[in-house]
Amino acid sequence: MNSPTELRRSAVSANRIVALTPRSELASVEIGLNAAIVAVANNEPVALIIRGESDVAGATDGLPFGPFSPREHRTFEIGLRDWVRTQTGVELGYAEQLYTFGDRGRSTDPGDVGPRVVSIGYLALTEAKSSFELARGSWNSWYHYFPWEDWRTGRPAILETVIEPRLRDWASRPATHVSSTQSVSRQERVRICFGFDGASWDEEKVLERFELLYEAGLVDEAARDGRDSAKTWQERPQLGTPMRFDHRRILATAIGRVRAKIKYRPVIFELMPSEFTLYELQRTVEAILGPHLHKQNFRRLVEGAGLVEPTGEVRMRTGGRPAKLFRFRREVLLERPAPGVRVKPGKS
Amino acid sequence: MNSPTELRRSAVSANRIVALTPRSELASVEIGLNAAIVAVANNEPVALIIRGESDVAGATDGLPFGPFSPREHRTFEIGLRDWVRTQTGVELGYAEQLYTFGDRGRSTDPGDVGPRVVSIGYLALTEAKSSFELARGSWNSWYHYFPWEDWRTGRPAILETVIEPRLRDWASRPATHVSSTQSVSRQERVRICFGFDGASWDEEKVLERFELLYEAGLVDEAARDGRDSAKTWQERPQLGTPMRFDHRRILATAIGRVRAKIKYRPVIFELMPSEFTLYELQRTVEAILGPHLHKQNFRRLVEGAGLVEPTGEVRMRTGGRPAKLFRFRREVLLERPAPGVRVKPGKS
DNA sequence: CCTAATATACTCAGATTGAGTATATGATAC
DNA sequence: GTATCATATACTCAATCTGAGTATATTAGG
Repeated sequence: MNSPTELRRSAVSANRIVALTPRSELASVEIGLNAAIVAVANNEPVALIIRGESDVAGATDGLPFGPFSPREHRTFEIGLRDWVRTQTGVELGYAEQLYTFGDRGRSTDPGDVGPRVVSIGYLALTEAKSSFELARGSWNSWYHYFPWEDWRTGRPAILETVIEPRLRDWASRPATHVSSTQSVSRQERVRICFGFDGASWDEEKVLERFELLYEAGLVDEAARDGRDSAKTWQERPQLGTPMRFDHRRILATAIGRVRAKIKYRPVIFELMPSEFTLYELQRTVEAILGPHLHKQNFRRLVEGAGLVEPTGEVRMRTGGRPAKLFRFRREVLLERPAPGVRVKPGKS
Repeated sequence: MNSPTELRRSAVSANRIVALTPRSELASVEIGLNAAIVAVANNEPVALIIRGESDVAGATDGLPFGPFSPREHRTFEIGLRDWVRTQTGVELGYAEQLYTFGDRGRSTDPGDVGPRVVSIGYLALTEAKSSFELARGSWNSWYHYFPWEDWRTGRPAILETVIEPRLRDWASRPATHVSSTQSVSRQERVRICFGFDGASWDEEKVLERFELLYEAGLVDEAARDGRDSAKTWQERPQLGTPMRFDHRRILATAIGRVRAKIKYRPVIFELMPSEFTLYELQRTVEAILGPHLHKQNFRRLVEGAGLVEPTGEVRMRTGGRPAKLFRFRREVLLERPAPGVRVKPGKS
């Protein structure tokens, strides 16, 4: 009944519509660029953290950020690189936009008045080597802020001891605001996000887990922003180190994105030196993803996918047989539509 | 050498850093919310298009958009839903943020002065049924704007006849600005994006293809924004219908995102009525992705993944044997970490 | 009731994957 | 210098998944 021709006709009938939004109606806000700069140092995934003065809740850690100045910078990314360079001395390599955050009630301002700050979050990946020539800031393990995400030595105890009981308690209470978009129950969200009751742990759901803890008032940021559940809760345990503004949320988004992205884009090599052994590569992947991978299959995977090529040299003193050195095989970008380390969690 | 302890110590030494960005330094811009509202009507993927007055280059079509007003709306999404409702009468269901665009030189303003408009693009999916109660706007096929993306009847001729020769010509000329981030040659980018010389066609690279055509000055928007190549090119063919502002770029982002997302999230069901046959589902997937899928395997896939369940009823008058009706099986969300229609392009 | 058209079921070979065993080789202790 | 250790690398094998096909069921229409 709705043929393309008819579609076209109804398009014509809507012809009278003119410009919908006169410029003057647009409300003005300020834009902040935030960078989650990620590296892996000694098998520890780290992010570049800036210390600032503590906010109302005592949080001092934050991501590098700066204002976006339309006058100076042609694009967000140029602005971001500029800012990071001057602030930290780090020259960004790979960078991608993550998300634009603009919720009210997430800034430190109590009132609703005044211009709103909108945060555009970026993810940047860099090799850890440049780590210690930092002008400002330091590389901190990201599991410092998200201890429940660290599965490198098995399921983190904090899940059992703290998170599970608290979240179950929260889930058993009725939601205060009935959100129309929220079709799944609290119980089910908790189960899916945190892998309780035999549900599987999805290492990519970093943001969902953080948001859930936030909603449940279990992270300090929630208390600062004055969420109900946070107020009524007296002895709230500290789940990870809090960050200023909504930076922990941005970092959570970044971690989730990296974890997803290395599976279909060869971004893992942004974190590696130019030459590496396959086991070093595996350890880096594991630092990002968490669980241990099957060594032999990992090798088969990356070699078979044409992601790497041997340099011809070997690394001695590995504690055993010398390991061949490899480099990233750039040509893979031209051969496969979505090259990445397509790993699934497995055994060691 | 870089132990976690050392990491911690260098963090302490950076302690003196205070708030990096006084509020007053943030430059002010205006935020526009843009929605790519996608549906599938009669196996044709469509987007909700608003006609406005033509811009300098004669483009009239655009996406619904409106200003983000911090005073009125707690979140971007609430603001967006509000705007779309009042403008078009459509009540949005599923919506997700796509990307925030802020390049200079992409607005219709020639100068650099004045507040910049930053566009936050959203993707919304809706069932086609509500299509023709539109207050404003119309549903137009998205292939109207991207004819080279329509592979439903084989490789589009426009690729051979127009795009390939033009792009090869452009690629053979040296790049004017040497971008540091651009490590791949023009030739290789063209090859990968458009699948020339035996490279495979990746249906998700919609934005990359559009950006390449833009860079090469082959879409009208490029001429409007005054790109070199566009100026020097005399008889530029019109590749798809141009759109106002940077809306075609936002729509390209949306198409790429939907195409990627249906593979790992059950968002395809946002586009379907509550009951459907498996073939109707397949046709909808094909409308989004392009190439035809193997019918028997498609059935095995969606049933095997537990994405659907039979309602017990059948649809008669299909032109042959009656087809069982199915509905989306919501429980799949609770069972699998990333449920989606994991199809790969195949034969019919 | 025969034919066309579609829906659904079943088959099968090849590729991929998870998980294991076997072998190679430098470092180190004695 | 050689036995032992630790790691790297190679190979195996069954289970599963995937692409692609053939076969059968069921309606509509003459």
